Amino acid sequence: MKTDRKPHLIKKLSDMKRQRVDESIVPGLEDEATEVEHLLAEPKSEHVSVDGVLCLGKENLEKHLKMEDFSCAFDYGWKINCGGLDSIHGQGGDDLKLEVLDGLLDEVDEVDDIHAAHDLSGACEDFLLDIEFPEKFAELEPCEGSNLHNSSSESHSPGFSGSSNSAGGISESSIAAVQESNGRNGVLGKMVNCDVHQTFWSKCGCQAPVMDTIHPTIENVQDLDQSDDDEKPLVSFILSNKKVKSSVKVTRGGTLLRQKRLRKPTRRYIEEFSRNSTASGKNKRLKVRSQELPQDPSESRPRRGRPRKIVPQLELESDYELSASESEDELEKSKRSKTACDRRKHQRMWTLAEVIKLVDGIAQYGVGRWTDIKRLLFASSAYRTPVDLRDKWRNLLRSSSALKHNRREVDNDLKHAVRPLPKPVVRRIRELATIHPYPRVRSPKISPVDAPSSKHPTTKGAPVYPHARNLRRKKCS
DNA sequence: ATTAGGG
DNA sequence: CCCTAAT
Repeated sequence: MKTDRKPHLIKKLSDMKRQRVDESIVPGLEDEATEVEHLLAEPKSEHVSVDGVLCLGKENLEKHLKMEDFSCAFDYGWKINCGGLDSIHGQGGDDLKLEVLDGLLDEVDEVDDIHAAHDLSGACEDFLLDIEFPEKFAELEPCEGSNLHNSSSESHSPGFSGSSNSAGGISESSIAAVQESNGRNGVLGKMVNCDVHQTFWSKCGCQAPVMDTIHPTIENVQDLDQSDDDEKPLVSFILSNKKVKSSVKVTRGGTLLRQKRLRKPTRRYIEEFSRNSTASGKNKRLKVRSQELPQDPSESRPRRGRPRKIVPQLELESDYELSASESEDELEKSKRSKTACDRRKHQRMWTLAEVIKLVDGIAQYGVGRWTDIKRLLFASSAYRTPVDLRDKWRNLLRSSSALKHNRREVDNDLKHAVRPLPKPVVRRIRELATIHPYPRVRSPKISPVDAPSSKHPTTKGAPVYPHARNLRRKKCS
């Protein structure tokens, strides 16, 4: 996994110089963005908690940011930061390091910019990022983090010595961080994360990415860009909600960041988001981009077997199935976003519901008509190409029945399976297997266990598909 | 464009 | 999952 991730990262890094920084952050945030939006959409008890937590931060802030507080908070942050970096190095971040240096050269102006605007921004961001993405983006963040960090250390000692104005920012951030780490609530954590990000970015004068992420609308982004200090329409909600606004102002007043770095969204972002919105809205077609960069996992993978006119198919799906699959999609999405953010190339776990659906489809249409099954039963899931269905079926056969010498082995396998299939499902699969010998049956019947021989258990409409058997016969002979 | 098989 | 060959 880790090793797998590296190549992507490296490629990305080399491909884009400046964009790299932003890119590396956004993909991950996207996932959270949805959640945040949910939260925003329907304020619930979470909000209360969030508010409470953040109020603490505010209070601290308003306490004039005493030096003690500040230093304490900072220490905390710093520690975390170091830890993060260390871990990175441990994972063979040498390559990353190189890349970072390489990129640094090309980004001197950028660095200077940030630097000038805010000497502390580097360190600030550094630990901030580390805190926020302890695991998921450990590989990515360090790049940016170290990069900026270097920049900050270039001129001033890594210390936070000469930055009085940034004290506010730091203390605030670290407070938030602390609270986040304290709060075990995932949702809350995410909220805080976003918030922190937001704050930080505004400090650094490059809020675009984050905003973008949170509110995938171009207008929003622009709004944000235009009004640096003013609360932005949507984000303002977050900010005001958490009273972080004040901190932002402090920072800003102190340093006067240059909001002139409008290099933010990058058409890539716009594209990305337009595409994403399209994708999430309806898993329809989205050809916007080739598959070069690490794609957003939550969206469908274009791939070759693209079914052409699946649009009207939705109606064919019974609502039961439709809803099921849709909710599945969501589940999968969130699941993936939480777990596999990097190897996200492909791989979508098959849920039990999906498996059942697949089995149903096979029962109805027979083996081999995967496009049909896909269109009828999996129309709502843009991923899951017919080939995928076939593969899955193959795997199901392999795991649940066929080619097992005796029931013992099968049972054992089923038991030891990581994600054991419910017996009924297994049974069905076996039944189907007896009549649809997919992987090819060289020797007679597959399941020596419960092959009822003459009985065609296909209650759901006989296999309208004789080809499979014929083909098999042919091949066998 | 789909499917079967193999990796 | 991905890729390729065969339909």
